[in-house]
Amino acid sequence: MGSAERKEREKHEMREMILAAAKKLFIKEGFEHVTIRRIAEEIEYSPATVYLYFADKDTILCALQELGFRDLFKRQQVLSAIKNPAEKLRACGKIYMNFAMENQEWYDLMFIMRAPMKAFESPADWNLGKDTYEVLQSIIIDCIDQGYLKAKDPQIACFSLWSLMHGVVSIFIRDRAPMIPKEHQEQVINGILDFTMSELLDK
Amino acid sequence: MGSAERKEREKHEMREMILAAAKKLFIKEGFEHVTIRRIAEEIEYSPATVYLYFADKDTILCALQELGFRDLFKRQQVLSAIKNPAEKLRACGKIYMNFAMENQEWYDLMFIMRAPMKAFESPADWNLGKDTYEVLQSIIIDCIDQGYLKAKDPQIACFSLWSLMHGVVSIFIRDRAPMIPKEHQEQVINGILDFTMSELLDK
DNA sequence: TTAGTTACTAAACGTTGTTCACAAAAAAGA
DNA sequence: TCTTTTTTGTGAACAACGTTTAGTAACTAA
Repeated sequence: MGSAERKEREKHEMREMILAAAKKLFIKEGFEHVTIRRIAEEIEYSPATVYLYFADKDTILCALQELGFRDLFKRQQVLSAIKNPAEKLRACGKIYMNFAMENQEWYDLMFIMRAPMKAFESPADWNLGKDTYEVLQSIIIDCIDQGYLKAKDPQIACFSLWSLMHGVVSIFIRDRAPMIPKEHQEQVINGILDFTMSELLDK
Repeated sequence: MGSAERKEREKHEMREMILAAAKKLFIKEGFEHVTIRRIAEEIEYSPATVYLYFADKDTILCALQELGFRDLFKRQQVLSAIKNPAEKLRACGKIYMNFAMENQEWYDLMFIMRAPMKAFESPADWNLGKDTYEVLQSIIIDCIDQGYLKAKDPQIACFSLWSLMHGVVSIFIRDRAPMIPKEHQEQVINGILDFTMSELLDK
């Protein structure tokens, strides 16, 4: 009877193996090489076995997405060392866009790709992104409270700034800015941060 | 010998047929139903025939993309009736985001999807998007010249505003904003326009 | 009429994600 | 211990996809 919990442990370990294989393929060979067959090959089981532990491919991608959110959230932690809300806001934007440009495929998976979202049953499963979003949210509220930002609606301000950052990096990642050569992308990102901060903030 | 030009005309007509079929499928059944096999079925030829007129699927999608850019550019024409640059800027943003939200799959094809970009040989083939981008560009220059906007670099200002608009709609289109229910999306878009205009413009 | 070019297609290739009938192994019950 | 049941894993297949190739049919030119 006590074997029930061992079974569950083994099941969990197998799931971890599959995710580890998927992650390895994702990092080493890129998204398009993350196929059920390659994952199966990697863990030395048959493709059909994968389906005993995950409903479908999207569910696996969804789990990978979670790892990305954890990484991003981790990077945001350094923000707590910055006291000035305006500086903090700038640093937050910088961290976000750096993450995106340094891990373009992860960012793509997290914020652009269709696939992993199909696995989202309800908006309740948003705990991942929620944490990272709330970091920005609280910074903006601080900015408003301390008079750096004169926005009426903090929610709109927050969503606007997120949209701006997402817009920039997703245009680059999906190659929609031929007017900006690759080697200038980073300085454009800095230029946009400067522009936003100087146009937006009062002090 | 005079049949040479007839041949070419027939070749052109066939290409048009294929594009028309692709467009029809795209509009009526959505992107994922635009397959070479379905296109072939639609024009009553075999799949292999399609490859006599187009190098690959991406080239076809690229041509569809062009139609989208034409539509967007056409919508922008009403802007010439607006004289005040600030009003014009707002209207431009509204037109852009309305286009995106009303034709989500077209917008996706134009600005998000990976596929059609692979067919772009060189950044020189950007004439399509260039026209629509220059509309925004000239409005912003007018805003700066007439003192509505105090940006140092118009290029950065232009790219920032495009990024903002693209960011908003692409977050919605790719379902990354579970904190905003679908029925609120339009008012958020208006809120962002208000926020941007009031924070950015001086008069 | 014949030789040569062009237009077209059936069939196949190599991929996907996914399912299912079945075998092997492990666990539970007698 | 022997038998029954449940779990765990797989080979083979299905239905799609984009694409290629070998070969046929039709038109063109001499």
